[in-house]
Amino acid sequence: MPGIDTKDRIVSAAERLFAERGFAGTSLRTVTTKAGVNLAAIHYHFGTKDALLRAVFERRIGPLNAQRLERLDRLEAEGSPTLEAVLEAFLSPIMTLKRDLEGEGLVWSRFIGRVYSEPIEVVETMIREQFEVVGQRFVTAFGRCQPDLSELEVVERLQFIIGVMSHSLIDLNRIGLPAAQQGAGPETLQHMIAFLAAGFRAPSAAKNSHSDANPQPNLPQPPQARAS
Amino acid sequence: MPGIDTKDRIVSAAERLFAERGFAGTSLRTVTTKAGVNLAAIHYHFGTKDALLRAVFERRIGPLNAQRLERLDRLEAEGSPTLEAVLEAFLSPIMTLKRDLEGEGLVWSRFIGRVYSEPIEVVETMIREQFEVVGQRFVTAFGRCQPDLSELEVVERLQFIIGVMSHSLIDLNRIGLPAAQQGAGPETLQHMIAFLAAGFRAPSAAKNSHSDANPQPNLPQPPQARAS
DNA sequence: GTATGATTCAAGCAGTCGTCTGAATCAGCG
DNA sequence: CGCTGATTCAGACGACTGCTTGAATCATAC
Repeated sequence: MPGIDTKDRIVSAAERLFAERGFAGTSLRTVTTKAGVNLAAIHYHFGTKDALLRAVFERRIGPLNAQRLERLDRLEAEGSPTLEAVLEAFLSPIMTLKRDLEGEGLVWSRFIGRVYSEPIEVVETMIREQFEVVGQRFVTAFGRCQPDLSELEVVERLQFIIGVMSHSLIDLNRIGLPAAQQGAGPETLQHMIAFLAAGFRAPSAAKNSHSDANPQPNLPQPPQARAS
Repeated sequence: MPGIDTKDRIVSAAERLFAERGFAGTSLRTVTTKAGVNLAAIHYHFGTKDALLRAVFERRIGPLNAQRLERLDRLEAEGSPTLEAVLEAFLSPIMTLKRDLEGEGLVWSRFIGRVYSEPIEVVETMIREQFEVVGQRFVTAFGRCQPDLSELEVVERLQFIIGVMSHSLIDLNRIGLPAAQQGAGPETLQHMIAFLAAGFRAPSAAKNSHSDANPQPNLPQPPQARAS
């Protein structure tokens, strides 16, 4: 049965190439060459390049989000979880995946970090779909950890968390500084959690209406929006 | 003299299109169409597509980093600055640019957030070059605010900061949640600073060697990697 | 005026893109 | 054996890619 792993070989090759060169920068020919299959096999099994992207995305995102929810379920069953625990439930699955599978997880996580910021319509809808599953759950979980925050603030801070996460997934050691690479080791996750938990615990800006430590307390004019 | 603003029109059109569709996803023909110039004008003025990308990048990154350094200089002249002040010196210029220029700043910041994660060699070198200018300065500045951190930890946390920054620059309201868009208003910057300052002040993980608040102190088995 | 250097133009280069087609190959079943 | 349905194959389709060319156009200097 040659057909079975053909599909998987294509997806794996595409995953790696998308991670390295991005989606638009990868041609189907390089995918089929790397996978050792015929060009038409892609369209036979997937139909279109966008559909292949979707297949690459969905191969791992489903189990990953399931793992996130399972962890959150278990935590909430045991009582009201700590902020660190919720963060760990959110981040640990994807960071663990990153260093599993003999590099394949690393490849996928890079792929995710990459496409996460690519302006492809399919990606937009995919991420939106997937986030509907876990997003609201984690927003309420995070909100319960810090009840003085409005839901809007919780969402905003969750965006900060996602920013740190997705940036660390790409893990380009861009900065020319020594040892700037974000290791895939478990301590990186712990550092991330410590950093993000402390950040999340920052007092709500809504309460003490003005900031307390920065030079310009309020910018005088709302930067001329209309009718200048 | 038609030639003068032809160059600028090309750069502006490219900036907008790269921001919307990414670099690889944008053809020179769409750039020239949008700019209303001839196709050959790009190669006459810039030589190559990569060079155009570099021009788009450099048109604003220079003044931006200069502004960052100027703010930092002024802060350090006044004494040892607070963490919030250093964060503001680092983030404020780019976040301010984001809402200036009647949308052009927004476009550029999206462009930056976009290319920041694109695997283009030119981008890699450009960012590395630019970061050499400001990177070390801010690493030491941040380090002085939190002297118990090793330089490696400072760099790691600076990566977290960059993650939040670049993610907020793309500002796709990806999450299907209401009001998930990260406004360009000045309060977003204040929220970011508050969040990141609190995160940066988290105690060094090197001191209290194990984490103190998460369920699994050490992962028992490296989840079966090989020889299943 | 003519000459000059800088810019713009239409047209085309070779190459690659995603997608499609029709024939070849395969395993399993009668 | 022949038949069937699934899969793979080489090859090609038109469209698009970045890039180049040589002629046309422009403002300016002589």
